[in-house]
Amino acid sequence: MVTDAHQIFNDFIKGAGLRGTEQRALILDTFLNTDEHVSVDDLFGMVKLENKKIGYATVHRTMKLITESGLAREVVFNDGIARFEHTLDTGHHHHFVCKSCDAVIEFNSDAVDAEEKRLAKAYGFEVQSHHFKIYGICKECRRKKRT
Amino acid sequence: MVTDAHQIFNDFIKGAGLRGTEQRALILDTFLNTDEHVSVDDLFGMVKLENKKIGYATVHRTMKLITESGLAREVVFNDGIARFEHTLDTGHHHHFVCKSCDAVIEFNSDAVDAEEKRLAKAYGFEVQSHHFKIYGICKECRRKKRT
DNA sequence: GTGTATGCAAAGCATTTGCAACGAG
DNA sequence: CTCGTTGCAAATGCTTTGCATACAC
Repeated sequence: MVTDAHQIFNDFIKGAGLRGTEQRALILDTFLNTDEHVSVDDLFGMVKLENKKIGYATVHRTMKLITESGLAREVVFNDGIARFEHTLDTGHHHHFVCKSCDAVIEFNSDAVDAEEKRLAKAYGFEVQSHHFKIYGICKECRRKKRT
Repeated sequence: MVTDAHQIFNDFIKGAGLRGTEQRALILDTFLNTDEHVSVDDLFGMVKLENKKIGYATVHRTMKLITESGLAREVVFNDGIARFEHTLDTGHHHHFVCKSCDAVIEFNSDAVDAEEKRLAKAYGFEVQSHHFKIYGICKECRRKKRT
């Protein structure tokens, strides 16, 4: 079974009684071609290169749909701007955010995941999602500072 | 040595060449009397009970100062509203946020802290702060749901 | 007195919504 | 044809700023 992202999205759209449109396809494609954590604004800029008439609200609403379909996850860093990241092929992961250069470094940690499970059990909490962000100065910036 | 919060704040204010005022004292007192994670709006409401003439902007600006003085830490949950929590007597800690009742449960985890140190070392990252938030359904709400 | 702080109102921003025109099914 | 979608513009909600007045030092 091929679980292509487009297929997942289309299934979600149809399942919800919604309609497939050119704009939604374009926005999904654009999002799928990103690597970084993109904001609605970023995507809006990219999408406009292909379709100058598309509106900001459409991008915003479509990203909400993509998130609901399970293809994206919303992340908010300290600047308060919502960004989206892929969920496919990128299991649970966390973020280092460099306060100097704004770089975002993703990392995985079985230890954190295991500890989360332990804690959830201890507190009787049902986990739906989590965000672990570490803010600081990255290797590169520390090197630059030293010189 | 008594490290009273008021003293810390006053030292910070003086050190920065700023001035002590009635409003700042009132806002600090109000904040110190809170337990929960309070937003500027929450504090504004509480402070107005004591001083009806105080402005929202003053509360906002003062909370920024209190944060800078090291007495408070800013936390942002998924609703995008900035909230403040105490830093004194409350070492590093993390949050469970219940999506059903909005309760925030704080917890500590040596395992997470240790893992963070390990990761920082591995990535050459200098940690300044971190936010670990787990979203889900709390014990109480799970019980209610079942009935 | 001098320069910071306050309170008010207005500006900023990202996000969200209303609505008439449009287009998928 | 019917109803969801789009694009525009306006509204929202929190945060931030400008400025004249008030006040700490």
